Amino acid sequence: MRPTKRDELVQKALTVFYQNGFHATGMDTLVKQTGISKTSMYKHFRTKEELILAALRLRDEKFRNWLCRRMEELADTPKDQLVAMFDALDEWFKEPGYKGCMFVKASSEYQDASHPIHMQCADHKRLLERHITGLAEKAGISDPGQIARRLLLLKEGAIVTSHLGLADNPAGEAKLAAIDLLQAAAR
Amino acid sequence: MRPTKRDELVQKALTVFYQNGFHATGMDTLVKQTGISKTSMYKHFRTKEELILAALRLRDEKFRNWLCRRMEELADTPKDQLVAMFDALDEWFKEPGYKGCMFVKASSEYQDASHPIHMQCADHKRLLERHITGLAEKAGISDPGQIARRLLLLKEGAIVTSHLGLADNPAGEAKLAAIDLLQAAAR
DNA sequence: TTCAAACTGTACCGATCTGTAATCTTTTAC
DNA sequence: GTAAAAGATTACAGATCGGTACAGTTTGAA
Repeated sequence: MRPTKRDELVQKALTVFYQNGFHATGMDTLVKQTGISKTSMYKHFRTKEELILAALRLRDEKFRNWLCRRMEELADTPKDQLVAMFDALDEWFKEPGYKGCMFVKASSEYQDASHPIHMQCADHKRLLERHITGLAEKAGISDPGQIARRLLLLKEGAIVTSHLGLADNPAGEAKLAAIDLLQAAAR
Repeated sequence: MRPTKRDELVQKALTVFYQNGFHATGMDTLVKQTGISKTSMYKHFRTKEELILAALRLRDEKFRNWLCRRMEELADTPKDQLVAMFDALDEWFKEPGYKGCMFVKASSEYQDASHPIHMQCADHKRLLERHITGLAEKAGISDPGQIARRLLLLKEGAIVTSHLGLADNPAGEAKLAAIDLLQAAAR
């Protein structure tokens, strides 16, 4: 059980898929970009789809970990952490090579709701919703599920908007809207 | 100037691209699904990309027309029309064959900001923002641009959320959030 | 009726797609 | 030191990709 080479493949494939898209990235491109032979790839994963699923699994883990940690670092109270989500998103949007949400893109290319890739994208979003709902509970908000879903609407909107380059500061605007929504929920 | 056959092609191609995706839809599939010969296609459009651009152009026109008209039908005052946008979205989400926003999907497959397809997707969103901002002006809101962008964040979030099947009623939840945001803006 | 434009069908091009086979080299474990 | 596992290389299969060539058919207007 030496997972290093396999993990290296998944990590590098993740980057290429994120930058290039899924259908647009062929296995030969992957060989070139990762330096890993096609034979090895197909020993670890029986199909391209399985490799994509593994890449999405890694992305889910890394992204959720990063976002949750960053929210904790940026604020102390649960309520402030909810607001700080948009500060974290702003940092993400400004990263070089930012290309939107990997799961939105994957579910755009594999649209059928019964497709494994589509389902895994939905899982990612659900796990995030659970965490945000938990924070809203700790913040003592009366309907934590509702405020969590509202904040996540703003989050998804900000991601799409920033990827399309439609606003100067979508994360900042979403943050101000989130503050207003939190205030409205407290009344 | 007989646009019938060409328009028929664009209309049918639009449907296939929307349901199947862009890279995933080959020209041979298009021949089968539209009943139009490949020769004719390539007489009207020099490349697949040009056909996609024409399909997106049609989609932009049809969708914006539909949404703006529906908002007017569903409410009388400009402010109520802004809220009614989410009722219209709800109708859209419930249509059979609903598969999310065509422009989000197109910009997900053609990610580069300088790509013509990506740029046309951004144009669509900008035209919509202009209209919503105009409505917010008519409603007498002090910062119409801000409220328009906030409502559109909710809209994009609701579209993504509904496509992924994450909530029972994303349009309804976005609508309630929009009402709170409008109230906060009036204070 | 005639003639040109528009359209169809079919066959094809070279490139690329996912995935496999066979052979050779490197790494790892005992 | 040696056997076995893992990886690299190359070539290739069969299908599909975007796009073209060419000959035949339908359509519409004068």
